[in-house]
This record gives sequence, C-alpha cells and structure tokens, in this order.
Amino acid sequence: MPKITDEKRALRRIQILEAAWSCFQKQGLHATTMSDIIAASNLSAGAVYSYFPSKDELILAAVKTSLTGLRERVEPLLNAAPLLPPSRFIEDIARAVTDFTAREGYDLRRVALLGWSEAQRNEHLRETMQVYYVEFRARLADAVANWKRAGEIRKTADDGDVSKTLLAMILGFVVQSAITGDVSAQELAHGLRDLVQREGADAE
Amino acid sequence: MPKITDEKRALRRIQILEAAWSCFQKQGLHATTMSDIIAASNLSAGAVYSYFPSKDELILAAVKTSLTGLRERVEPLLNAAPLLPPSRFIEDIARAVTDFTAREGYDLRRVALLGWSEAQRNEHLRETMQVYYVEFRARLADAVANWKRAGEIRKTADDGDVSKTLLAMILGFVVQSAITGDVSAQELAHGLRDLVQREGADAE
Amino acid sequence: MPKITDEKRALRRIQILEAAWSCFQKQGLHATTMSDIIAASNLSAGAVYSYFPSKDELILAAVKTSLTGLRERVEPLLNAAPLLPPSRFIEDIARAVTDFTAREGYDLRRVALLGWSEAQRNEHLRETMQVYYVEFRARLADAVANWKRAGEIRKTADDGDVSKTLLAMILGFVVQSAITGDVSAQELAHGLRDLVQREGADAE
Amino acid sequence: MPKITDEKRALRRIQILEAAWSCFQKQGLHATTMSDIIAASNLSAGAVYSYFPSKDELILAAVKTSLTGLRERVEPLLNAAPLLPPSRFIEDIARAVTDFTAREGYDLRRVALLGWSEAQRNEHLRETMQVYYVEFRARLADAVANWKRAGEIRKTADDGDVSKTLLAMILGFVVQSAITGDVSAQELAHGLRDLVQREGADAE
DNA sequence: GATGAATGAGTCTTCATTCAT
DNA sequence: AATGAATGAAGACTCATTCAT
Repeated sequence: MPKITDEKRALRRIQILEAAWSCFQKQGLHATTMSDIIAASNLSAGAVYSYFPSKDELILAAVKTSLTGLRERVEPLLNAAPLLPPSRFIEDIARAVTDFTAREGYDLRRVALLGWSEAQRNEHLRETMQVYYVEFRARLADAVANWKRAGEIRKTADDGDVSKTLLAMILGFVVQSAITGDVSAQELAHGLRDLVQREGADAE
Repeated sequence: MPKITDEKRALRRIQILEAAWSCFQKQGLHATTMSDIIAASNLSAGAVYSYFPSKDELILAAVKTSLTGLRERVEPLLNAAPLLPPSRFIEDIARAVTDFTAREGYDLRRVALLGWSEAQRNEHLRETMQVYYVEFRARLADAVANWKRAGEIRKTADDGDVSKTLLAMILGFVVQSAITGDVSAQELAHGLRDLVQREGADAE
Repeated sequence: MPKITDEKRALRRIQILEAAWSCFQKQGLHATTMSDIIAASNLSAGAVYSYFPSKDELILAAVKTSLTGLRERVEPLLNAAPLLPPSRFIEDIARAVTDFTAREGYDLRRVALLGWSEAQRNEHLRETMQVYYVEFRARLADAVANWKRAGEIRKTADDGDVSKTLLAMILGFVVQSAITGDVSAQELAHGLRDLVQREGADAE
Repeated sequence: MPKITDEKRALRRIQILEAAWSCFQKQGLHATTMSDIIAASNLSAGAVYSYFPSKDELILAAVKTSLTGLRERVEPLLNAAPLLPPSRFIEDIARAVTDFTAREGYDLRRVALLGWSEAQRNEHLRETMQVYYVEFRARLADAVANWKRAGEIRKTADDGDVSKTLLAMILGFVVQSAITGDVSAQELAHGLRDLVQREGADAE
C-alpha cells in the first residue's frame, strides 16, 4: 500500500465523518463510542485514528463541517438580487435547514443541538461557533440594509438589532423543529408575516 | 420512622440539584462525574444516591427543574391584564430568561442547551420537553388571540403560526446569547419592533 | 465500607507494592501490565488506582521503596563504632544487598537495574536517585575520614575520590551479581583485600 | 539477483542501528516506538523490517553491538605489554568507556543500563551478556596473574576474586556516571590508589 | 524490491454504582 | 440512615507488524 492520493484521503475522511455523523445523531456525542464510529466506517481503529487524532477532533470536524455545509446552502439566498422580503427570506432559510437535513442523509438540526452543547466545554468549538454566528449576523445586517432601501422595513431600523432578531428566529426554528418536530418553514414565515402586518395592511 | 423530615429531604434534594447544576454548567452533562456532584453537594455517595437513583435521573431532574423554574417566572407575563404588545412582551420574556440566569446563580441558557442535546438520546427527557414546549406554545397562542382582539395584530393571523414564530424567537435568543453572548432582551425586542413597523407607521 | 483506618490503608499500599515488585522482577517494568499487578494484588482495578494514580507512580513508589529499604539496612553499618576496615565493610554492605534480596521475597538487584533504566526517561526518578546516591556517597566519605584517622588508609587519600570508588564497587556488585549471578559478598571483599595488600603485607 | 550489494546492506544495517541507538538513549527501550526508529533512519517501515525482523531483534542487535564496540576499545589495554599497574589500568578502562560514549555520538553508559534492564526479561540477551561478562572477567583474571608476576599485587591473591572486584568497579563506574554524572576516570583511579596504598607506602 | 496505509489485539485508565460496616 | 471503599465493565487510544500495490 504505497502512498495514497490526496483525493482518496479526502474520500476516506468523508467516509469517517459520515459514519460519525450517523452515530452522533442516533446516540449523541458522548454516548457514541469510537468503536461505534469505527464499526460504522468499515475501517479499523488505527485507520480512523490516522485521519482524526482523537474523538474530540472528530467531534470538532463533524460540527464544523455541518456549519460550513449550511453556509454554502444559505449563501445564494443572501446574495440573491433582488433580495426576497423578510418573511419570504426567512422561509427560504428555514427551508434550507430542513432540506440540508433531508438531503445529506443526516439531521443538521440534531447536529446543531449537539454542537451547541459541546461548545460549552470545548473552547475551540465555542470560538469557531462564535465567529460563525457573528459573521452570519453581519450578512443578515447587510440584508436588513437592503430591505431598508427597498422600503421593506422602516429606515430608522437598527441593522444590528434586526439581524439579532432574525438570527434568533432561525436558531429557534432549528431547536423547535428538532424538539417538537411540528414546525415547517412556511409556518415560521407566516407567523412572522402575521406579526408584521397590522389590521388593514395588504398581504405580501 | 424516618429520622429526617420531609422538609429536610426536600432541602437535601435542592442542595444536590444545585450542586449538579453548578457542575453541569461548567463541564457539560457527560464530563461531569457523579464524584464531582457528590463533592460539590458536600454529601456522601450513598446519600446522593438515596435521593436520585441514577445520574440520568439527576440530569432529568436538573433539566425539568429549570424548565419549571422558568415557567414560574414567565407565567405572570402571560396572565398580565392588559397583555403587553408583542415586542414588549418578547422583551420581558427574554429578560426573564436573563434574570433567571443571574439570580439563581446558574445559567439557565447553558442548562437549556445541554438539555436539548441530552433530549436526543433520552426518550423521557425528550417527551417532557415536547410537552413543555407545546404547552408553552398554547399559552403563546392565547396571547396571540388576545392581541388580535386588542388590534395589535391583524385578525386573520393564524394563532398557531404566530405562536411558533414567537417560540422560535425566544429559544433562538437563548441559543444566541449563550453562544455569542452579545444579545440583550432589548435588542431582541427592538429588532422585532423594527421588523413589524413599516415606514410611516407610528412607533409602539 | 466507611472510612478505613490509616493503618489499613498503609497495609493495602504495601500489598499492592509487593504485587508490583513481584511482577516487575519477572517481566520488567514495561512488560508488566496493570492487569498483571491488579491480579497479583487480589484487588480490583479501581482499588489499585485509588492508591496509585498511574502506572508511573507505581513504578516510582516501587523503586523509591527499594532505595529506602536498602538505606535502612546499610545505615547501621555506616554508624558502627568502631567502623570495620574497608574490605570488611564492603563485604557487609554487599551482604546487606544480598540479604535484602533474599529476605523480602524480591530481588533488590533486579529492581535496581530496572530503576536505573527507568531513570533515563523519568525526570522525577532520575532526580530522586541522584540525591540518594550523592547522599550515600557523602556517608561513605565520612567513613573514609574515619579510616584515615584509624590508619586504615593513608592520610593523603581524597575522601571524595575514595567514596566514588567504593560506591562504584557496590553498584557494580549489584550489576554483576544480577547478570552473571556468580559473585558473593566474600569474593568481592577478598578481591578488594588482595588488591589492597602488597607482597609481604600482613593479611587482614 | 539482488539489486543491492552486501556492502550496501551492511551500511543500511548500521544506519538503522544508529537511528535505534539515538532513539533508545533519549526515550528508553520501550518508550521508543518502531515509528520513531523508522523516522530517524529515513527509511520505510518495510525496509527496516527487511533488516530486522522485530523490535526485539533490533534491541538485541543494538545492545550486542555496543558490547562488541566496547570490547574492541578495551582489547588493546588488556594486551598491552607491559601491562599498566591496577589503578592506571582501571583509569584507562574507565576512560575508554567515557570516550566511546563521546566519540560514537551516543552514550554507551545509557545503553548499558537499558540493556541490563532488558536482560531481565529477554532470555537471549541475558545469555549473551552473561557470556560477555564472564569472558571479560577471564581476561581480567589474566591481567591479575600478570600483576602477581610483576609484584604489583601479592602472590596469594585469588585471580577470580580480584577479577570480580575489578569488574564490579568498572560496571559501577558506568552506573554511577550515568546516574549522578559527576565521576571521572581519574577520580575512580585515584580512589582505588588511595584505597590500595597504606600510610608510608610510596605513591604509584 | 520498496512503500506506508491498514490492522486489531492489547494498554491504561475512568467512573456509575453498590453494599459491608 | 449514612458512609465511602471497592468493583469491574467499558472506553479511548497505541503500535508492532503485514502486505497490496
């Protein structure tokens, strides 16, 4: 077995990461043993450890990857021109969360909950997440500025405050749909629309 | 006949629970060992086990108690007459979360994140949470009905949808403030107000 | 099982240490597994670890104890008045090494070799040994001074040099008897006497 | 027909052996992994294993080689005519040990300690060493006989006993200088001389 | 011949829980 | 009732060795 190509190494990494995801979702981060992951990956202990030096590193990679994966899906929505109005925008973001979950064969929402929990005791993970969410909020603030120009929300709105509220809605959607399992992207969006529109205002 | 009165038993339970909370927040649910909790509670292993038959029960009790504690603080806000308008209401709820954290000497938000994560692998906890959030949402739906009567939001709004959106905002506030640590109840409320009010609408 | 007495704790420690010695001699330090020691001590893994926090600590204790044990046996020889002449003195020291081995049911010489080897990679052990041997040499230097006063060796002798040579003989006796197994305390002493006494000098 | 000449093979062996020595000294025999040696030798795992079938063989070879190397250096001293008197002879032997260490870029003394320790659990190594030391002692006994003829030591001296004492001094010098690091060949020799010469005897 | 990725048995250590005192 | 020492199953990780390419 001489030198393996970088391509193959990358594939192996993904193979292991997928095995890990699958276990993590079913059993949680700590109830999952390395043996579980090793068995699910169809590799040997040594092989897995040659790709990830510790369980913590594997957890980190799993969570980071899901963060990155989500970003890639949400990016187009943020860059769309013209930008969709707030409630439609939120609906699409929520749908991206839901779709990501369904498509990749693993539940992004569950991984998110596990990751947040883990971030409490893992410095590196906590920082990674902080940076991620702060950056994401900055992108939302850009969207808010856009909406102000488009007259979707009033000019005096504070970009920062609104972006915080929007992020809260998105993260809360993740939690709520993971725990109660009975919330759709559409319901979230309609709820926002109804909150926004007063009596007599014309719908969407 | 027990030497120890029921009253004393109750106090001991709280003593243990507080020790557990304190450890859980610092180290997470699984990195906390029974030894940690036993040491923090100033009791013996046997004593702790006579109050809680297993670590899982202790986790369950710790999370349930924080759920109950929060409910008690939020209850008055839901029953207030007249009900505050949406953004004010959200602000007060968020403030209750923040205050609860500060006052009891332990961080409700962290416990919430840990609890959600744990709920992934603990059937009983998951059901408890589901019931709790669904009930809480029902109370929020009542508030929505109230707001409709008061003309705060339009009559055609769907109580269920709006309650889901509101819950998302609240849960998302918990996540965001636990992870980034830079969101206040006021910012959340202002963000909602700005989202709600269009150009030319009169403020609050 | 309430609080155990200090006495019992000390006995347990010895019980474990003896199990460890016995294993270390048969298999060496690193080929001995904790399982071996646990089995030999008739205790559980947890119990052993409650007395010694790691294998390294156990190794350290085993070596230190043998150092201390030997010192206790050699002490009287150093303090004897009048001090025996050099070759007799060396003979008794060598005999103490041999006896210690036989009596305590474990081979001091083997433990010494293992310890020296381990000291190469264990900072703490190395320092402990350094201190021990330097102190021991100081005691030998005292003996040399005594011999000079008694006319056993010439006045111009350097206490330090002679103590180094004596220590070398003792340590070398340990090595040689452990490896070849065919050297007695008497042979060592006779060899020294023969080296010391020239033609025509009167014996002993 | 091998692509590689015997000469090259021999060079490779030495290259590996030197890598092994270097690792063994730094970390000890068991803390050194085959990976360490492989990395230090700049060869592949397969290559190293084609020269030494197992780690044990490598240890054996490393220790044996150091034994042989030392013999080659000491040989001339034993065959010198006229033979140096005892304390001068010991000084030169000790110096050979020290020089060997310095010149070959690796510490003979450390390897010796490791080897003795390993001999406890390695039958083959133990036998090799026994033979080596017994033979070496026989050469020392020859020297003793010489000294008797030359009147350096008294005629009634027992060649065997004296050779054992001399070997003890040499081996003990190795231990002491490896552990305390503060003994020179000269000090050892002076110590012996002082022990040998009584009051009034003429020096050297 | 050479390579180095893969193997997997074996190691040290932890920790929820029990129960003799 | 209370104690805390003891248990031992289970977990994370290592590393000598092999063999497909």
